[in-house]
Amino acid sequence: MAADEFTQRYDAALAGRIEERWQASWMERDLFRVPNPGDPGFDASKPKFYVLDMFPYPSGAGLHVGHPEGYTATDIVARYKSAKGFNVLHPMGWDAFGLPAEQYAVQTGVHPAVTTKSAIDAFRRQLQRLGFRYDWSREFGTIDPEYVRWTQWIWLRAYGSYYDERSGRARPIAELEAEWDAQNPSVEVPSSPGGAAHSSHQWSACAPWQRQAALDMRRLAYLGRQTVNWCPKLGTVLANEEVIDGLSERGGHPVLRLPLRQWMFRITAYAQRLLDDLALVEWPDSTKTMQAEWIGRSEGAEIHFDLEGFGPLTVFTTRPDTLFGATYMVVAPEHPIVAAIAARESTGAVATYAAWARNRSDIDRQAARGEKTGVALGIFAVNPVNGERIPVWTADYVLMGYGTGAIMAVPAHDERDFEFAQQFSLPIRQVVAAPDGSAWSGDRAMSGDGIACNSSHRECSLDGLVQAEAAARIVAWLEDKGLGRRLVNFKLRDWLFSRQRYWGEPFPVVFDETGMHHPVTEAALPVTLPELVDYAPVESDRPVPPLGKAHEWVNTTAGEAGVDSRLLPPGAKVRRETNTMPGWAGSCWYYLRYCDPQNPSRFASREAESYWMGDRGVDLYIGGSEHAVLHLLYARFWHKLLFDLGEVGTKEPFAKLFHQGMITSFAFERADGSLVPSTDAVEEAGTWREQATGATLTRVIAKMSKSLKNVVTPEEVIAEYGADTLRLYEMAMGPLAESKPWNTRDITGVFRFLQRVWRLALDERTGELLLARVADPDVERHLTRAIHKVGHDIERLAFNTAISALIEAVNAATRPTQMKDSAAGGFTRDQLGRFLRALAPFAPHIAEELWSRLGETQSISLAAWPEVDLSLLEDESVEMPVQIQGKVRTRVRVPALATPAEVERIVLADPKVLEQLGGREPKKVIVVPKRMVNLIAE
RNA sequence: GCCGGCGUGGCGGAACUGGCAGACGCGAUGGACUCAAAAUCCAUUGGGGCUCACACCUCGUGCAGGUUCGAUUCCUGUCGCCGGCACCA
Repeated sequence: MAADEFTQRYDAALAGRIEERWQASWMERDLFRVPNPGDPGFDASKPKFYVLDMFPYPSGAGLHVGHPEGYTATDIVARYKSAKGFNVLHPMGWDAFGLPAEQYAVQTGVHPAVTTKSAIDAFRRQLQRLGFRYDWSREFGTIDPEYVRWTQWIWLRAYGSYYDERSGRARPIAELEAEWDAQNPSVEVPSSPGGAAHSSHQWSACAPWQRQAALDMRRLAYLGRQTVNWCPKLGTVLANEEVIDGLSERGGHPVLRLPLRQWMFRITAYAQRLLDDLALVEWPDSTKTMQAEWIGRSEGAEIHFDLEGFGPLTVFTTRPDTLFGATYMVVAPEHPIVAAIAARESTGAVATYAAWARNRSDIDRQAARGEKTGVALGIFAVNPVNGERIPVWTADYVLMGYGTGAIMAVPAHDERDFEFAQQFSLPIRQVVAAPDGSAWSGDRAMSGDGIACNSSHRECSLDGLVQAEAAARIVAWLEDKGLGRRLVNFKLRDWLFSRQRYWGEPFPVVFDETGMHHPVTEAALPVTLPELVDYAPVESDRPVPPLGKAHEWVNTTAGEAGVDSRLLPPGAKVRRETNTMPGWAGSCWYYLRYCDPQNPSRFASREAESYWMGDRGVDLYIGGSEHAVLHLLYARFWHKLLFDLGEVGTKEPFAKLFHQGMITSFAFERADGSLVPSTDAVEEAGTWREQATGATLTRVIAKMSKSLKNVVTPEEVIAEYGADTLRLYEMAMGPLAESKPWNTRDITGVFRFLQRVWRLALDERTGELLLARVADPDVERHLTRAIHKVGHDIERLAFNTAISALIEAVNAATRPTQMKDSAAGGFTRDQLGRFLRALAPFAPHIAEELWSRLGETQSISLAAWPEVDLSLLEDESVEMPVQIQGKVRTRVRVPALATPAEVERIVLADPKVLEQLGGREPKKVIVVPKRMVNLIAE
């Protein structure tokens, strides 16, 4: 039999032809374009479904097989929901500002826009080859000027707002300014421009720069001071993990920790709402927990101690009940009091320690955790509750960024304080007794709950109270005396939003000659990046962002920059902000732009936004768990800000979130632990050997990486099997949420399944349809069950078991090779049509092809989901396992609708059961309808 | 250290709310078809035992206990792997 007889065999070449043809056809017919309310063709009677992928950063390396995993999952859901009668919004776009393109530009001088564009084109081509039903008419990149316009606009809205604690929401800062104009309050302002020291002034008596500073202290986007890791040699700010022992990880250059004026977001104002509203969303518990821990709410009290010679020193503590046990205090090395002491001491010990501690990176501090360092400041504080004088120390285990940067140390009941006290021989006083009354051993801190002891004086006694009661009583006493108050603290810090980079959104703000900042008007947006010849960082002791090199762009006039003439005369000289926004900016709101991506007058029309976002936001959002905290928290923050300002209608952006697992790959290790490229490993009789040497290898599971030579690309797989097989394999591998290893060998399973589907429908030699004339009841039952299960499984994102069900249906219908009579076995026309509609979300091309060969003229992606006759799901009788003494001994067939009593009667009459019972009387009979019977005998 | 998740055949995995462990796929073995091979189709495939018999017995979901008529599922302890956080007062 000649091979070319099988001209209609479903092989990689045919799959490829089918796929590319349908992809072109879908595109040509604009099949996946979804109209907005008001557009022609919009059907308002349908419910909406918004299913979103975390959009990719298009790198030059292109896609690997991990990328399409989540995209395939959302595509299946999108196709299914569409078939179920929803208006489905399923868009794709590009997170396109970022460091790799900038670094490439530094090396080659090629503008990042050029490399980014080609990377986007490659990504789009690769994604389109997988047949996703994205509405490509909604595509955009975060670098598009029209998108940047609205990113800058949102930033301006934050800049122009403050958080009103009384109403618990953001409001225009102009309202606060008007209020201050009317009431002329006393405000805290710096004594000199940019200075750190503050003093109180009447609002009306403030100079303009002081007014601006006072308002900056309330703005949601504000200019703040943040200590950064500046590397003069590299000319860049480094993340903590890029600094090792005070040197840059890259190059080993010295790194300075210095304070920098940077744009910040007052995300801390939203801490409580970001925490509370986690209850509104359907997200993985692990992700909610991570966000909650990141926000880090803790309840406690602030307590004012009197520092002899310096006035009050306020601390935050979660254990006010242990106040009587405070035997010393500690302030962070960066605390202002430390600098004051250092300035007047004679030995220099404090100054030396503070300088040493300041230049230790956060990472170094963490690495040396446990070994406590510190010096005594030589001054004393007075414990407000008992008037006791206790020494004040500075130590780097106290962090300036949390609470007030100062603590009261209670070594008996805090592990860190205990270690420190032991190291420096400071007194330790027990003020909490174990709940069971046992004595404290004193060899480690007792930090748990207990009964207060040694905690009383004339006015206030905590002795005998449990922690919560003791805390409440002491706080009440402190509040009464004006010595402290109840306080909730958060770990969450304000968000540093400036980057000393080129390839990011410019800030729409300029500085006048006095150093005051002024916003660019909305009409002048977007502020676009200037062209640069040289993108390299500037080597300097003082941070100079790359944009500083664009002198003409930076130094301009208020009119040129688009500043409102009521703020500055058009001819006034101004300097543009040279920092840019971080990569997060574009990803904070892209899901909103998809609702109405071409809108020239608003980020999205109110109508489109309220239709697609609905009551709860994006209906399904799928992406990696690596974004569990930052991206998702930042996006929620922007969304809440927009909600407060009346720009969006939902409290939360993403109703349901799901993280796909990572696709790993096998890697091969020699006995000495060195790695061998996967391509050089061969399997012989169950063991793996290196092809060249024959040495035994150990197979391990690892991330895909170039160095391990275990990267698999979609192209390779498509070339060998086609896109439908790739999609199907990725979904069949296992649960979407789990990480799972790519196993090239297993792909053949789903490929063979598609071949069987193909053969079931038509003759491989002639291409003629092969349809059963009458429906086999057994096949019908399998098919009905499969369709029912597939729908159910897609709803719960269990694609692997949905595919199993499809395979079972096909296996039930598959006719033996020899059976040439198409009347026996196989699907009828109607059955095949229903099967294809259930297959289409997973393998849309082959489903479309066979659908059209059935004579259908409309695309299968416009067809409705097949109805299921639920009565066929139930058999008339069911086989129930019978357990005797908890072990399955036999099975008995009973009518499906039999009552438990009837089942019991049938079972007890069964000869096999009687034999097993051996004459014993069942003491108890448990019948679980349709499940099983359990007989308990003596 | 703390928090979360996961441990099931040779391999990937299935088992809805505590009710027949191993669906489906890979691999393997045997068979049909073929001159032969590939492809395809059929059958078998957790370990052990027993048998003429796929009648049956027994062990088995990381390990050790517990709750229950019944546990992969719930509880306690423990080991291993993965992810996150990490001096946050």
